Parts: sequence; C-alpha cells; structure tokens
Amino acid sequence: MSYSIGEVANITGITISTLRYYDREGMFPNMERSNGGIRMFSDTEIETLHIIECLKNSGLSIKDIKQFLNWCQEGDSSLQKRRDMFYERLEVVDKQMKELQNTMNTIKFKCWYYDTALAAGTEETPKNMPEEEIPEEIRKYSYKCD
Amino acid sequence: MSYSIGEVANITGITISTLRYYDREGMFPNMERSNGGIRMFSDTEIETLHIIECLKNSGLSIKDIKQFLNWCQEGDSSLQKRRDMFYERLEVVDKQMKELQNTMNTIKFKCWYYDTALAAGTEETPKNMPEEEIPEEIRKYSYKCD
DNA sequence: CTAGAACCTGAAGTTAGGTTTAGGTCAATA
DNA sequence: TATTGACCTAAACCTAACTTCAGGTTCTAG
Repeated sequence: MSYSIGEVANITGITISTLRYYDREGMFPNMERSNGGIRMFSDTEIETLHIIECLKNSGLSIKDIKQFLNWCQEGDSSLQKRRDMFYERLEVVDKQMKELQNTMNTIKFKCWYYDTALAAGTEETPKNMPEEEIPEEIRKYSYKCD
Repeated sequence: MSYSIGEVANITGITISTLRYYDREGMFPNMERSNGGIRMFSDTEIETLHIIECLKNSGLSIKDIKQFLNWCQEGDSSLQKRRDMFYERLEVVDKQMKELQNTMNTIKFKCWYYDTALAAGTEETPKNMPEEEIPEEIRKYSYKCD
C-alpha cells in the first residue's frame, strides 16, 4: 500500500510543505518515487512520522531526530545508542509532565481567583482572602511573595 | 524589598538578556528604576515572571501574555476577559497533558522494544513478536501499520 | 578617588522549523 | 487530446523569542 503526499497530509494532519521539508532533511531514506518522480509514502514512512511526532513532543530537535533515524539505518549495531536515547526521553518527558502539572495547578488557582473576583465584583476580594478561606486543593498554589 | 536584574536572574533562572527583553516588551509596566536608571525588580515583578512562565508553558505567545498583563493594568473592568483566558488555558493544558501521556506511552513501548532487542542481539526479535507476548501494559502502543 | 563588576541602550544578529514563490511536470478524466 | 488538480524543485522568505554587540554609565569596595 502506498500513499501520495496529499493523502499522508490528510491522514496525519501534517502539511504537505512540512512533509516535503522532512523529506528534504532526509527523514525518509527508504521512500520510493514513481517513474515520474512523485513521492510514494508507505506504512514505513507513516510509522516514521509517528515517531517523529513522538520525539518532537519529547523535546528533540529535527536534527537530533534525524540522527536517530540514521542510527536506525545502521541496523543492530546501533541498538544500544537507540535504547539509551529512549531512556533519556523517558526522563525528560517525566520532567515535562511534572512541570505541566505545576502549570495546571497555577492555572486552577487563577480560575478560582477570577471566579471569586467576579462573584465579588472586585479583585480585592480573592487578593486579600485569608489562607484558610482558599479551597484546600489550590491553597498551596497561591504563590504570594509579599 | 527590591532586586537587581542579576539577582532576579539568579532567583528565577531566566537570563539577564531575557529579562531585559521582557522589560522592553513592556511586561513590567510598574517596575521602578534607581536614580541612575538601574532596574529595581520587586516581588510584584517576580510574581509576574511566575505568571509569564506559567502562560508560556500553557502555549501562549509573548504577545498574548503582554495582552493579559495589559488587562491586569485595566483593573476590575477586565476581570471577565482574564477569567475566560485562564479557563481557555485550562482546556489547552489538559489537552497537552493527554498528548504528553501518549508520547510517554510510545516511549515506554520503545524502551521495552530496545531492551528486548538488546537481550536478543537483534531488532528482529521484538519486531516479529506475537502480540500476546508483548507485556500487557504497553501492548496497545506497538503501533504496527503493516 | 579609582578600579572593576554590574548595569544601561539601541540595533543588529541568530536559530529552528517551517512556508511561500515561481516556474514548471504528471496523471486521471471528459 | 486537452484540461485541471495534484505533484515537483530550488531558493527565498518568515516569525518568535531571544542573544550579541558596541559603546557608554553606575555603583561599591579598598
């Protein structure tokens, strides 16, 4: 089964120009072309795109992702490097999740803060509220400096 | 209590040049200067930096964060807009967390995949493994197209 | 009072990750 | 066979978010 660039764009939600850019960067070393020079994406390339998205989300640059894809081309001799890379990503994403949880906590605090302000008609109300009146779940995220 | 730009850089981990850039962009509308023109950050600015980080993590651009900080300057008349913005961020960050969880699942699958490959000496082993031999927790992330 | 560390400004430079443009070619359909 | 929609390339362009540079000022410790 092979797909045109437009089909892949539809399947994955990645734009055509980005797909061509990835190809230019060498992300699809095994992709075939029709006689007329038209790209023929296969399931291999779709899976590569899945991995590219995953590694991008984990904070890797396009350059580093290309490095990983090069290792894949080298075969079993690069297994250790590839394993280590994924374990490193594991740690990084774990940190990202914790940071995002902090972000979420601050946002939840702010949602309470503005709900309270709107109910009272003024920001002064939540701003001056004594700690023990702040809902327990968000109390510790009030982050007051002064 | 007031802090020099260098102290703030130490406290927050944000570089001096970034702090100056934020100031140039108007993120600290109430910050004072010494007679000689030197920036004097207060706890208000430290808290603003905390919010800037939070909103950046939630996917907002510097321009949009500036917009929010402008609303803060307008006082109680902008409470509704500010509330709505935080509820929107809530949704966005919720999506981000789900996406990051997917990323994590793919990475965990790959960790298993490469551990298995290394133990066997070849990638063929995990690649051809029948589904029921893949550990249950990660089985559904194997993402095979072919 | 002087040395040097830390601060200041405006303007130019950098980088990643694409996107757009211009000028074509390919392929399925009427 | 002619159209037309999808595809192709190389090269230029774009944007966000900083960072660096050059040249000058302020502040603090000896």
